[in-house]
Formats: sequence, C-alpha cells, structure tokens
Amino acid sequence: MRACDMDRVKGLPLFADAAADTFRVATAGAHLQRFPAGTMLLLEGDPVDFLYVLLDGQVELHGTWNDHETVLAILRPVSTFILAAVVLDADALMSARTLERCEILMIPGDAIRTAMRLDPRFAMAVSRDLAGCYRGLVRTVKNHKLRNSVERLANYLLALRAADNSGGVVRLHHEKRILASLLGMTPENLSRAFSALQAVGVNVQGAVVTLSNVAALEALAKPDPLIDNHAPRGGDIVAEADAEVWSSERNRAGGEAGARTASAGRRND
Amino acid sequence: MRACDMDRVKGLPLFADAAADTFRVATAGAHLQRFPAGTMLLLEGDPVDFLYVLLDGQVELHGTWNDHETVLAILRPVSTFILAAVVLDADALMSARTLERCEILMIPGDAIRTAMRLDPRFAMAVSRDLAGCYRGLVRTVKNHKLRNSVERLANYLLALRAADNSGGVVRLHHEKRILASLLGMTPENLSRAFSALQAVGVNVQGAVVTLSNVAALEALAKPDPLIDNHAPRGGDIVAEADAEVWSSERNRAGGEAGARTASAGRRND
DNA sequence: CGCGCATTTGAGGACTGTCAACTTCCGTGG
DNA sequence: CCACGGAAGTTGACAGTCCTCAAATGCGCG
Repeated sequence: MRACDMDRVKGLPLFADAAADTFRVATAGAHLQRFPAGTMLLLEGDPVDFLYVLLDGQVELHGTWNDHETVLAILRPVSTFILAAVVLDADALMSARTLERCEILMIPGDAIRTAMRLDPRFAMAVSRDLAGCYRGLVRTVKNHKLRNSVERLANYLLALRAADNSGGVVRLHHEKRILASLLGMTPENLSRAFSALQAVGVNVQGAVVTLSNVAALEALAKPDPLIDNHAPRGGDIVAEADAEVWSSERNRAGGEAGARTASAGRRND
Repeated sequence: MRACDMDRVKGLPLFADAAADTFRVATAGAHLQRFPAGTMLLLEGDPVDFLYVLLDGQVELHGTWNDHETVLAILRPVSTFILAAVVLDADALMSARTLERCEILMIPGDAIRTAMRLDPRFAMAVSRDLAGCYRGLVRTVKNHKLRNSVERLANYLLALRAADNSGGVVRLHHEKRILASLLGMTPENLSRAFSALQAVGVNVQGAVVTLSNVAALEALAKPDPLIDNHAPRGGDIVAEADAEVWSSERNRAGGEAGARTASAGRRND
C-alpha cells in the first residue's frame, strides 16, 4: 500500500482518533486489491469477513428480492462499507458491486473487532460511524416515504450542487439508470422527472445538468435539514457531526434521505 | 425505580455486558418518568439530552416534511431509543410520541458518552446496538423499495405471527392508521390491502386477524431472511445477533424491511 | 343514547411501472 | 475514418398501484 493511501485511510473519521497501535494492527492483516468494473465484491447473504475501504473508484450497494434489484447506496472514495455486518460478524444484507475500476483495502473483520475491544477510542469511533450511517438511513427512509419522485430528484440535484459547490451546473456521477434505482424509480420515470423539472429551469445534457433557476427548484424541492444533510440549518447552529461513510450523505452526494407528513396530512402515511 | 425495572434495564443487550460501575454511573443521573398517551417526548430538530429506555407502554417514532407525517417505527418494552443522536450529541431526526401511557427511564446523554469512553465493553455494546439498528433500517428500505403495499402487509402479518408464535390468529398491536403509516400507505389502502389478502385466507375482525391459509399467504409474501428478520435461514445457520431495540425488527414485530429488483427486472429499481 | 373517531367503501385522479419502439451515444472492428 | 452493434436514454401508450375526497358504517366512551 502506498504511503499516501495509508494516510487517506488514517484520515478517515473511523481511524483518525484511534491509537497508533490500533491502526497498525488493523492494517497489518489488510490487503489492497484492485477490481475491474462490474465485479461483485459481496453477495447479500454471504458472511462478511472484511471491512472494505474504498480508495478509488465507485461501488454500488444493492439489495434484491423476488427477482428485482434496488440500489441502496453508491460509494465514492474514501469510504468504508459493510461496517455494521463486521461489528456483528453477521451476513451481509446488501450486495456490493464495483461500478468502475476500483482500489479497495480489505481489513479482516477479526482485526476490527479485536481493535474495538482493546482501544476504547476506536470503539467509540466505530459507534460514531455507525450512528452516522444510521442517521443517513433515517434520512433515506423519510425521503422515500414523504416525497414523490420529482421531489426526490429535485432534492438530489440540490444536494449535488451543494456537494460540488458548483454554481448552476452540476455533473451526474453515475449512469441515469443507477441514479433512477437509487432514487426509487424506473429509468423511464427518471427521464420524465427531468422533463418535469424543466419548468423550474432544469436542463439535462447527458451527464451535465444546468440549474438556471435555483430559487424555483428549491421552492419545489423544499430541502429540509432533517432529511437532506446539505440543507441549511435554521439559526447559527453548528453543522452536525454525522459524517461517516456508507450510505452517508457525503458519499451519495446528499442523494438519499427521508422525513414526513404531519398529523392531519396524508400522502403515504 | 423499582428493582425489577432496574433488572429489566440491566437485561438490555446494551447494558448486559457493561461493567457494574458503568451501569451504576449511567443510571445514577437517570430518572424514571411517566407520560400520558399522546405526549410528544421529542420533536425532530431538537437537541437530544437523554437516552430513552421504554419500560412500559408504546412509543411511536415519526418524521415530518411539508405538512405530511410518516411513522418510522413503533417501540414496545423494553427498548432504548434515540441512541444514535445521543452518541453523536446531535439533533433528533425523528419525533417521538407516546401512543399509550408510558413509563420511561431517561439517562443523560453525557452519562452515556462518558461511560463509552471509560468502559470499552460498553462502547462495544453500543456499537453492536447501533449496528443492529442500522441493519434494521436496511431491511426497512429494502421492504419499501422492493415490495408493494399488499406484499408489505402480508409480510408484516407473518412477522407478527412469528413474534407471537401464535398459530393462525394474530393480534394487531396498534391502531390501523398507525400501522398503515408504518407500512407506507394510507389507512384506506391498508383496508383494501386486507381485503386483497382475503384471497389467501386472511380475515380481519377489529384487531384480530385470522390466517387460515398460511401457506398461501407465504407464497404471496415471499418472506426473505435478508429483509424479514423472522424469516427462516437457508440451512442450519445460527440466527443472527442483530437483536436490539429501536426500529429493530422485534419492536416492529418484524414489520418493515426492504430490498429489490434484479438486473433485468423492473419495478421501482 | 348520541357523539366522535376509526375504519370501510366507492369513485376518480395522480403517480408510477410496464412494454415497445425509437434515438442517441460509444466503443469495436473493418 | 467510418460502419456496425449494443447499451443507455427517451418517448408514447397503457395499465396497475396508490392517493384523495366524500360518504357510509361501525365502535367506544361519555
């Protein structure tokens, strides 16, 4: 493993606070591996033997049922994934597949669990990481249960814009059919959702999306800090520490989240 | 706090493994409180000062957006909730409301965080708890994205049956409109979903549901161990340790989960 | 007994998925 | 450099699912 890779791993919130020994032990048994695009790293139901650290490339996490598949998260460097299964030494609930050529550090699950026992600071970091992942998923569920597909897409675009601090032009990081699945719709409907957003100044040109009327888009999207990690807080409150990898917002470019309906309201309560 | 309550708290996976000292310190600053039905314990967006331990009654966790509300989880004793926010000392992403008269132990968040720093075994237990919660939500997302409303209801009923190890008769633990929201539909559609399940031997009589043809119900529901925590594993595999509170399967009686479409398949990819 | 609320039922419409045809894009190979 | 083939993305037509509104029914509590 290159020194710079080592530094990148050490820079993860998960390891930043760990004792030097902990880090050394954990990475001692680790190995760096390269995978071509389209490789299945992990199949749901399989035992999980490693904590994965994505150093380069993109990885998709998905689930299947009854011959259907849905994308649950898309990871970009630097991210760890499958931490929850490692902590519990349990079977994977999601499959992982490379979307492009990837460089991945694989740390034995035993090493992680041992390190947690020996280093309370590391155990604490794991807890914080998992708490952040959990909260990311709460946002996702709220997003899906409280918003329709056009609203989800609108918020996704705003999240992209916030993440790339791009002005009025954002680039989609994935194929549209992957994005459609992540947002919980079919490719056809994603296409129609983009059309619908033309009315608020959204134009698509391949992977390049121009937002010519952000105010109108925001009026439609109604981003909410309790769903969308990028959305502005009310007062002068400090940004929360959710951080962390996985389906955490940063990786998904703020894509998924979730929150909703009031006591009297309706819509998919 | 009564001694028997103390024992119930100590019996939680979260505390079972903790040092005696840890438990003493944590519960020293705690106070037991009773709330009438319909009390808002916590509003989303509020700072979280306590870890809540539900000892008696039922609590609903919900999220709101744009004047709509959705139920994210329903908790029954003994459960802790809001642990993720406590670990991160962050604002709540969900609101909590009592559904009936409740008895709740409130442990200061500081005490929890301090205990984690001092007691690695406790920190480890927190990690395991959060990992279980996380996996519960992964199941929920798969359930919602991969199944339609009738399928979700069918699996919910099977989960209830498994939890209560009832034969062909299960009791609903909540009002139908709450259940509808938890399952991601309107009360009207829950009613229609029940009607649809008559074809596979499901009959509703108030809160009492009789399942006269479990085989047919299962054929429709297609329960999956990677979505439904109750579903049978393939071989002689040991049941996983997900356990834990919160939106964990046990509380929701195995209700929620989620996963979906295969590469070629469709339906809400 | 009557009121209020939860639940049910019906009708209609909005949203989303399915199927099929067409266009565009892109990499391969001639 | 250009033609070809396949995949991705679009569009249209249609159907199924789900939500909304309204009204009726049933149940529990005062």
